[in-house]
Parts: sequence; structure tokens; C-alpha cells
Amino acid sequence: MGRRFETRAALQDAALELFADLGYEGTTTARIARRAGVSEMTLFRHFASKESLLLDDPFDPVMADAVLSRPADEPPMRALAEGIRAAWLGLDTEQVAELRVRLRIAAGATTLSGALERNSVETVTALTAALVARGVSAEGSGIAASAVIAGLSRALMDWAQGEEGGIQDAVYRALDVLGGR
Amino acid sequence: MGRRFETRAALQDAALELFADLGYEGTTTARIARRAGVSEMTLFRHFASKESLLLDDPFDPVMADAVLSRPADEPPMRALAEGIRAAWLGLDTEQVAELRVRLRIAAGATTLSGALERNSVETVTALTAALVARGVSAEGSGIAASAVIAGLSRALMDWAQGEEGGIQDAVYRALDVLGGR
DNA sequence: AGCCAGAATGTTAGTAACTAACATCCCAGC
DNA sequence: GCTGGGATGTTAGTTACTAACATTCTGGCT
Repeated sequence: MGRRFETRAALQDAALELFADLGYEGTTTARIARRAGVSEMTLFRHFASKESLLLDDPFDPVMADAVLSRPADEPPMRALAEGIRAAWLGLDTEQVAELRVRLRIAAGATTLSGALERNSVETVTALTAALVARGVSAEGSGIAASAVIAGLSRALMDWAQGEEGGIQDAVYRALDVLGGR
Repeated sequence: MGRRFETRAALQDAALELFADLGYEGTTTARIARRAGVSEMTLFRHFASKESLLLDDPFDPVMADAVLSRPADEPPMRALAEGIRAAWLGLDTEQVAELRVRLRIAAGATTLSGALERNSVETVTALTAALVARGVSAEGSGIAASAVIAGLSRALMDWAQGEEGGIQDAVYRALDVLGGR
């Protein structure tokens, strides 16, 4: 094995370099493939879309777990907000820097409006399941999870575009708002 | 004048009929244009995308106004949720029926994931402005507005796919969750 | 070493949403 | 009647993405 992983990484690297140079919309999938030394068809075998070259689903199981351990009487939005905080403590500076690069590219491409949320389906599903396990209705769980991820996405986009402030602060402020404070 | 409006309406009618018959993804823009008796190019002069044939921005100024008149000490998510309720009282049954048709089509098309939110940019902007006018920070306002619209969109999708329950009930339950109850 | 199965990749041809450039038409107002 | 400008048509593209089928490459077995 290995080759599969290597090609995938090569494609993602090529994509990020070109996105940075030419912008997201100025970069064609054909060119990404060429730079990775691979055919365009192969690109689409590794990534379902051009979008997913930039934004993987950032699903983090720690989030869902943390939500489960919130006090039982907490309303769903609050439980999500307080639970998610935990997962955001374990980021090292390199991860944060790369996240920022990706988000800046995403923020600059009009055709990527809503892309972050679109690529968080698995995360939303996991959070929804966590709420259901806490006894919240399936309907209410889905609504709360969608809302929190949307709010969080917006906060991250704002953070990426603004001055170099701490990502933790930005996320915490967002979660305060979403949790109803 | 008039012709411009007529073509636009003809296109939208043709689109909805075909979407209902063949599904969203099974309908090509070329075919919509043909049925409306117009060239494909003309279609794209009236609608920026295939998506927008199905989902216009449903911006309702009543919503933003209602948010403005909430008590000053209410936290942003609560103010949005409670404010928005008002705007949902004035829907007649015909509007609701058509909304349901559109949403069912949207729910059945995988490529339309997140489309409702994407087509609510103006609404989000208006709600953000309303919160800012109430003294909430620009950052927090955007986050809250994005979250509430996402939650509401999710609730509407659920409602459209489920049994024929009242839309008011569905929206009210969603707003309860979003408002932190 | 030589061979085999299956995975990874390539090639080719196509579809469909959208765009640019330029020609034409059609209606309103003089 | 004529004319100017907006609405439309035509043509020719670009780009993301897919289907079908051929080829190559790799790792394990004898």
C-alpha cells in the first residue's frame, strides 16, 4: 500500500499551492492533476469534488463525546456549545496555521459560499446523534446541530479573514452567542 | 414593460413543472428553457443559476423589524427566535402549499444540500443588521443570524419531508430550540 | 524468477451548467 | 416612419464531473 495515500497527498498539496497562487476559481482541476503528475480522472477518484480538495469533513469524535457528558438538564444549544469547547483545546499551532490558510481561500471564493457547512455533514450527524442519546428529539437535535455548525463556520470564516487573533477566543465567543448568552 | 416579467414567470413555472416530473437533477436547463419557449441563454439572464429557479431568497422585512422590537436585554439568539415568530403568522395556505412543493424537491436532490441557506444570504444580512442595531457586536450578530437561518432551514426541510403537519408548529418548535429552551 | 489477481491509473468521449461576444429583434417615444 | 435601447437569439466556448473500457503496476504465491 502507500501509493494510494501518496497520490492523494500529492493532489492535495498541488491543489493548495495552486489555490494560493491563482485563487480557487482560477485553478482548474486539470491543472491540479497535471501538477500532481496524474490524470484528471484520478483526481476525481480520490476526491469527490474540487471543493473537497480544500475542505475535508473536520469531524472530531471528541466533540460528540464531550456533548454526551454535559449535565442532563441543559438545553440542547447550550449542551452543544459547552461540549464543543473541549475539542478546541487540543489544536497545535501548525494545525491552526493550515486551517487559516484553507479558510482564507474559502472565504475569497464566492462559489464556495456555504462550502464549510456542506463539508461538515458527518460532524452534524455525529452531534445530532449525541443529542438524541441525551434524550433530545430527533427533530430538535438536527436543528440544533445544524445551527451550531453554521454559527461556528461563520465564526471561523470571520476569524480567518480578520486580524491574527487567537482562534480559541473566536470560537469561544461564538459558542457564547450560540449557547444563548 | 411586462415582457421581462412574463418570461421570468414562464421560466419559473416551466422549471417547477419539470422538477416535479423528472426531479431536479433529471431536469436540464436546456429543457426548461425550451418549455418556456425561450433560449437557454435567456434563462441565465433571468436567473443566476439553476438553483435560483427553485429557491429565491425569501427575505422578509417583517422578520428584521420584529427582531428590532424585542426587549433590549434579550440575548441575540433569543431575540432572533422570538422576533422571527411574528413573520410566520401571515402565511396563507396557498403560499404554504407552494413552499412545501419547492422544499420537497430541494430535499430530494442531493446536489442541493445547503441550497436553502445559500439562497438566504439577504435574509441573513438583514437579520445581522437588525442585531447590530440592537447593540450586538457585528461578529456575534453574523454568527447568530447564520445559526438561526441554518436551524430554521433544517426545520423546514424536515417539515416538508414529513407528514402534513402544521408549518407553524414546526417553525415554533425550531425557534424554541434555537432560542435556548 | 516468474506468474497471477486485484487495485490503481490512464484514455476517450461525453454531459451539463454556465459565460462571452456579437447579431437581431421589437417596442416606446419622437 | 424612424430610431435607440432593452430583451432575445446564436454560436462557440470553458469547466466540473461521469461512464466505459483498456492498461499498468504491485504484492503475494509457487
